[in-house]
Amino acid sequence: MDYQFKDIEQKWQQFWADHQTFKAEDNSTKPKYYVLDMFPYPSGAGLHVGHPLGYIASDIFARYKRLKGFNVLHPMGYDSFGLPAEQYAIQTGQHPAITTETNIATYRRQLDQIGFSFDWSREVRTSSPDYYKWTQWIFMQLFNSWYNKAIEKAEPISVLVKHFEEHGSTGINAVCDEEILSFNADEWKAMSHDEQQAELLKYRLTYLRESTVNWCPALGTVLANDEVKDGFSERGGYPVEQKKMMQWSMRIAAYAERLLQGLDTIDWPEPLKEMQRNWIGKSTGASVRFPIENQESRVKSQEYIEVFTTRVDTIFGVTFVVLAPEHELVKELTTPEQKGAIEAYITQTKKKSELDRMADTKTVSGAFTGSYVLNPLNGEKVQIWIADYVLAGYGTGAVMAVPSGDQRDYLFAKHFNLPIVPIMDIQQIETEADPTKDGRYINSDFINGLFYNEAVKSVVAKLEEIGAGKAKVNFRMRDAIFGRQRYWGEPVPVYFKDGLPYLIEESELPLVLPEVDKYLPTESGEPPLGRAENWLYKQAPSKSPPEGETSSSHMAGSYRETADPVYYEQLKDFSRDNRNQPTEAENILWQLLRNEQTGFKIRRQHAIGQYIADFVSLQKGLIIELDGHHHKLNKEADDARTEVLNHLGFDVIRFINDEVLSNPQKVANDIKQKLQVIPDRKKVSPAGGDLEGAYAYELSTMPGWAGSSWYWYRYMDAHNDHEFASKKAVEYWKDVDLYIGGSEHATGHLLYSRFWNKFMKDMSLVVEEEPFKKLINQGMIQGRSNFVYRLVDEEGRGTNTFVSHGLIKEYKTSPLHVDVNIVDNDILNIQRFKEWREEYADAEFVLEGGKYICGHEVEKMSKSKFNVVNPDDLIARYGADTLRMYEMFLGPLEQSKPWNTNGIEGVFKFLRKFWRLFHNEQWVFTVSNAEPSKAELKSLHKIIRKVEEDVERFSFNTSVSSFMIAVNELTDLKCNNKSILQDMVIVLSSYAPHMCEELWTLLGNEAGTLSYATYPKFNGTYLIEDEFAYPISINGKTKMNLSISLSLDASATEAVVLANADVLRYLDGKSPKKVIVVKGRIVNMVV
RNA sequence: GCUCAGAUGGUGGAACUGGUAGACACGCAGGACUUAAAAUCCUGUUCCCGUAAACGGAGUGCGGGUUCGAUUCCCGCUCUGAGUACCA
Repeated sequence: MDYQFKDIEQKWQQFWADHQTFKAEDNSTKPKYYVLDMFPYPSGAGLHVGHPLGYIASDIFARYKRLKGFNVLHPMGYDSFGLPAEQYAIQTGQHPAITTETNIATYRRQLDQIGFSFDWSREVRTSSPDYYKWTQWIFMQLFNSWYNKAIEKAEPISVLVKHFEEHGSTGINAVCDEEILSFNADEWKAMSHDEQQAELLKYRLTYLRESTVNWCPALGTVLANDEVKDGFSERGGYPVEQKKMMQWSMRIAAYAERLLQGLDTIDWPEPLKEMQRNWIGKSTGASVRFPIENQESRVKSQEYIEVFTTRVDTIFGVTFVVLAPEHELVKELTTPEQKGAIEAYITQTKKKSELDRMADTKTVSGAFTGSYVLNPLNGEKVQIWIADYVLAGYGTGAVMAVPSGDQRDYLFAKHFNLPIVPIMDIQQIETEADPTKDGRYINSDFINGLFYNEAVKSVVAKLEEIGAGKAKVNFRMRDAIFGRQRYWGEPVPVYFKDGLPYLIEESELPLVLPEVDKYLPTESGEPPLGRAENWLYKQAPSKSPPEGETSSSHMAGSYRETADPVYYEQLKDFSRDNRNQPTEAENILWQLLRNEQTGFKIRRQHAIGQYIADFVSLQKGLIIELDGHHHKLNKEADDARTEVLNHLGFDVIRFINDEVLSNPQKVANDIKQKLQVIPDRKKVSPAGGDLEGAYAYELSTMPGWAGSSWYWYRYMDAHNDHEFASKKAVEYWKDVDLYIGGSEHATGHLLYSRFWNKFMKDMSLVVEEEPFKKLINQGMIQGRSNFVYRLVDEEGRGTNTFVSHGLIKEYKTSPLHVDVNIVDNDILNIQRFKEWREEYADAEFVLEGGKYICGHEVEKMSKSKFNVVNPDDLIARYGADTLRMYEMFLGPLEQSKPWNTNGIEGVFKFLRKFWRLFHNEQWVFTVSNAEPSKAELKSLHKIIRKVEEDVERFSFNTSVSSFMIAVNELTDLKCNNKSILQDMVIVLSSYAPHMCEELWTLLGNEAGTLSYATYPKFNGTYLIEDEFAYPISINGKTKMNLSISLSLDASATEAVVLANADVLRYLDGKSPKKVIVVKGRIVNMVV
């Protein structure tokens, strides 16, 4: 039979799913290999052709590693909390869980049809309570920890408490807030409980603090720095403003040094590491205190101004000090005479938006406070200025200005006529600052005549001696804000008592996201969770449940206890199917329930915890379920579900689909009656019980990066109810061996993940310091737009005539985007163009060579540019194997490139040609058992080695070319030798798995065994040549080729060359000055 | 501005430690099969000169260097893309 990719691909995808072919073993004697793709967010648009690029590469690698005898973990799941689903919910009122579910279904369908070898039994979703239970749990561990700088490691907070109890605050070297109390052990014990908790909060790795945040009013949330671009939100492009807010933060800065050092131990692309290094922004220097002159008279709060400098050696060149306008001492330092000028300057700075301030880096501006500081080393009096080139958020918000060495200081000094003192003998400062470190110091007191290294040492020593400063390392990286004022995220497992945060009990996890009526902030500006009814924490009567007994109050836990796990899974599957396809009965009934026809507001497809109820009245606490045939089989699951919902204070009534279909009005009336008789839902807390003495929960949810900061561990043990992953699983799988994804995660996900990983390592929860050993960035796939050129008439109006691209110079035209899906190799399908839009139905064309050629341009892939290519269409036309190979054939994985289907035919032809090797002229499967010829073995072993080399260095595009060469050779050899072809099938199977599985079984092998076959062993003896066609070159220019036996050594080869008649003709009588012979490579003669 | 990556035919790209530049594929041109088209197959295809072949010359962004020999190594520059931005 001819190559029927559709049947073949469907057949094998089904087979893999049915037989769980790619399920990784947890107990294996094989070495482990963990291949991971970056967690996708299931967006509504589904996959475009750029997404699978990385997945295909990792899949080829995973399949290859299986053939090489590894136990491969290659999982997939969804980072399913996030803004887009919530935005959609706000616009449509549909629960984000439903949107997310639908999107995931689309993703899954698209992923499946590309034939990936994912172990789907380990799928995770960050928005599932089973999963976020452990995200919340890790949050709790962070809350219960502090960072001990003495041992460069996080420790339980109990260690700190013990130290406080025994020694007070002395001897503690912690990463903590700036304002901490000093106390002895007795003073600590004398503190009230609240005072102690408030103090501990300053040490916890996750803590509350007032911070300036990027507040986006349009999105109603706080954005991370990397989600803001030029003062606008990256998603949606809404304006972002600075706002002070009480926020959960994570002390990632505690790990700055380890995050930096760790980069040297991992195999990541250099640009990516560089981005992280810049983001961490380590600078080594010194902090120096400049005493404020005459400070008794005005300044009381502080005696000095502290600055950070990386050039402490230039301290004798300081001629003024500059503070950020926001600096806390500005007010106190301003003299009455300068008050006007300073206030005017501050007002002017505030008015400038972030954007203006960035655009305008040329203008020099500032104001004099009227006060002075003294240079701590020579007592010189220098002026204190304020200027907006000094940033409040970096260092101490103050700089010592050295105009001779720093260009900004130089411009400032010139502009305000401040002194400029040279400090190096070789400094050239006539027109600009000279930051040189070479030369010897001048005008510099005790370091005069010294070189840089000596000078730094002796200045730091002197400063330490007089207590005016010390060597210091500064980081640019700030603590990460960990909270957003949104609905669709993990609830923070914290409640507030007397204004202080406390964790809920571990046994009460997961804290399930409550229902809200709208996904918007409350009228008083609180986050959407503020809308949740009775969203309050009631402490369990006994502080923690007895050993071995879990709280029965939370939904997922209780559900699993009341229901058999099998039913639990069935129910999950059922709700999944059901949600995607509302039944006819549901649709009919909805028409009778909507718009309060029953007298009560009914919601459709509303999420109650992790379940979606068909219909619900929140007021009455009544859930209406419609049961199809499915339920008859799963009555027990339904009962269990009812039990859980009852437990949550809901009544449940059920109808059978047939009842609704035969008499919908009766069903509606039954519902109406029921609603009238039952009382309004009694107020219960999500944790059960009444709400007497309950506390407010935290209302913000976790940010997008929470769930993705540890997910690779969940895949190791995805269904564990007792731990985030078992110790055994973590110790076996350890870390990710290969991680593939885009570089857009450089300073977000990849930094936070490393941070959580290091923390988890400190807590002995995991074993590796770095989570991702090897990382590869796949390049972006850009769009390739096509254009048609509309003829413009004399009045400048567009006509309905279109000019082919080659002729546009002769006409006046304007370009218009045209859908790339109706263009083939830049040739417009005129018929489909006319059908594309009504207005083009009568379009006329100026053709060249009978064809309409379109113009093209590389742009971002986007709907508005009509250049989005969906993998579905290509798979329908060529099949998944062709798509897989073509995406690889496009070029190096890491390189960005425009998508362009121009070459896809060639890949398809190649696969067909491969198929044909196994078939005769009549497409009947025929292979021979003859001994393979030397030439056949040579072709085979060339490709065996080539694919090994290419895959190991992630050069997938060159393998595809080599496959083509091999198949071309075997076709020329008319090869249909079984042993050769069988090995070819194994080698090709990671690239084109469906076709290879089919051929594998046709060759008589057991179905499904190909994935775990053994990669053929390379044998170099088949490649040994006895002759080589040497290129003979004269002065480096190749003139001819000459075949010479490889058994000859260099001098014998030279003799053969010099005796050759053609060579002599080229030499034209001259004798070569020198002859270079590289055996098996080249002969070069110098004349 | 700084940091990083990159630049090879009409197009995507190959050339791994310096050793025949343009593999493989697309496109294009010519041919075979066909009444015709599609599909398929065959041949050619870096550019320039020459009627064709042999042959000759130029050629990997630009300028220079090292070398018997440079797409590859070194120096300077141009352009493109990405990241970052008054970081003291």
